[in-house]
Amino acid sequence: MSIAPYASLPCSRCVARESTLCASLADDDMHRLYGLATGQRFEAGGLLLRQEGPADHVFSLRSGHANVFRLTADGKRQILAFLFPGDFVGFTSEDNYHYGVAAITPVEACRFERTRLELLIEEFPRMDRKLRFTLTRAMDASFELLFTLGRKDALQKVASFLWYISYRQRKLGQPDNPVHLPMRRADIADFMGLTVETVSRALSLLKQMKAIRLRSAYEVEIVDTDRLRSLAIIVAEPAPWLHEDPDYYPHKD
Amino acid sequence: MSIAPYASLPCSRCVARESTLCASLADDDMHRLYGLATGQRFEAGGLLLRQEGPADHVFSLRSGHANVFRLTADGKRQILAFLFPGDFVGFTSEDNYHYGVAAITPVEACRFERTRLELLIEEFPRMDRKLRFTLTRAMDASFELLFTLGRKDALQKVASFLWYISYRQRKLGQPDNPVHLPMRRADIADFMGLTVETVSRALSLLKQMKAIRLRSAYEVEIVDTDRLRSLAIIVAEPAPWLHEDPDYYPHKD
DNA sequence: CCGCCCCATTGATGCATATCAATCCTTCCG
DNA sequence: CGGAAGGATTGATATGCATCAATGGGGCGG
Repeated sequence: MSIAPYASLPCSRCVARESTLCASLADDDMHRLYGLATGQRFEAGGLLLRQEGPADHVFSLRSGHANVFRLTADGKRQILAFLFPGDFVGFTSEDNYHYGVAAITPVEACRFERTRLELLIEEFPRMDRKLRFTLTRAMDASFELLFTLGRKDALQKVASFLWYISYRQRKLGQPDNPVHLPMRRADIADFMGLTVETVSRALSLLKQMKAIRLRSAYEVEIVDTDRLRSLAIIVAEPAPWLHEDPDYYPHKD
Repeated sequence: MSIAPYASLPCSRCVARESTLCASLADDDMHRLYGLATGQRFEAGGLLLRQEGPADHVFSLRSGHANVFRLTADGKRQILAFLFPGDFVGFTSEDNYHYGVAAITPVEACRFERTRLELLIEEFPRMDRKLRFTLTRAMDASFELLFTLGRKDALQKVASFLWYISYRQRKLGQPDNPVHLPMRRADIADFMGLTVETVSRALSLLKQMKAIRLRSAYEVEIVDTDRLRSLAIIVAEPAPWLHEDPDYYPHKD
């Protein structure tokens, strides 16, 4: 066989290898995906995807952080997601992206042409499954955020945000306690449906409550984990539907 | 062949045949999916899925309407989605559902055991693709809702809601103009992150603006389509990134 | 057909967060 | 090292929506 041995591919040492797109292929087939990839580098502020632009590419993040956002003519912005190394972005059912993606720190990413990627998926149907699982996780996360936006107050929102970033760090194999924020206050505000001032005040309040300590504006130490969690995680109804008519949910036939 | 001919299956006359799960199989294989289905009927208020219950089933709606919700111990509720005939629900990446699903009108649905369904999908990988597409659409819708919750005011939220229901009716081949609301005000409120009173006030205001007319509490006639749309649809930045450094988005290599 | 009950509507008030405005702090560059 | 600029914080005020409270109306059962 004259194909490149897996170990010689950059993919074999890439953080994203274990996640999403790239994890959907076996080592021996990896060169096929690598063949479609265009490596790209973005400065902070650089645009990976243009809102309203043709939806013809997909990105996989190798390093750095980005945000997915929606911007309106009257200057309102909603950040829909933060992207970490290993995340991918760009699949949509529309012809044009209804969101943009911007780097918030320097970013390295692999870009794939959607049409060519779809052909590869056609060839390796396993990729479909992996993508389905990832999208299912994304939906779960999205539901979580919907609840946060719809039903939490400012303090709970900011606590949830810190809790989330801490969680993302842990998932990347990093320590979860000093929380490092790659984004500025305006990004946090636009993610949580708040204003910069409110985010700042909530952080000050958390500090005053001795739940956190601010080493710098971008470095948060969680001091009182229980306190922060109880603000971030609103527990579900503990004994739901106890009096519900069992006929309504015939769990077994 | 001794298998049931497609035309003899109820599926051949089911509204859900053309959507999601059921559309992912060819006529000739349909009996396989049908074999896994348990037909179920729910009264208004009945529970299809129990929040925090084991995530072992998936539902496909044949008729009626349902909502997907998250309920907390302190009585807050966020409705995450409304379900219409043809929709499916129940895929999650968690072991337990982090949401419940309740019928808001009488519902007929097909229930599938997840493990058995996954085995069938294994056998027909095409289903994976179809599910991926559907989940991608769900993500797009979810992004839309995130923007609405994070950045629209009460009037815009309610206008968006009416616009959305109107759209759903059209997609089901029904007229989109007299908007029929199967849910009560509390459901609308919990969907849009508002209270019942605010929803009611917003509807009254829309009425006063002559954008809509209320034939009854559950029957809304759209009178001024442009007015309603301009409230519901916040236009995207028209000429985005015009001054952006082109190096940031090297669209062509 | 009446009356009750649930839900929607409308009104009055309070509060959380947005908005407007003024420092403060950090970083970067001369 | 000094000064400017962008971002964060803090303060003062305004406002939109929640909350509390009362009234209205439609549907269902007696």
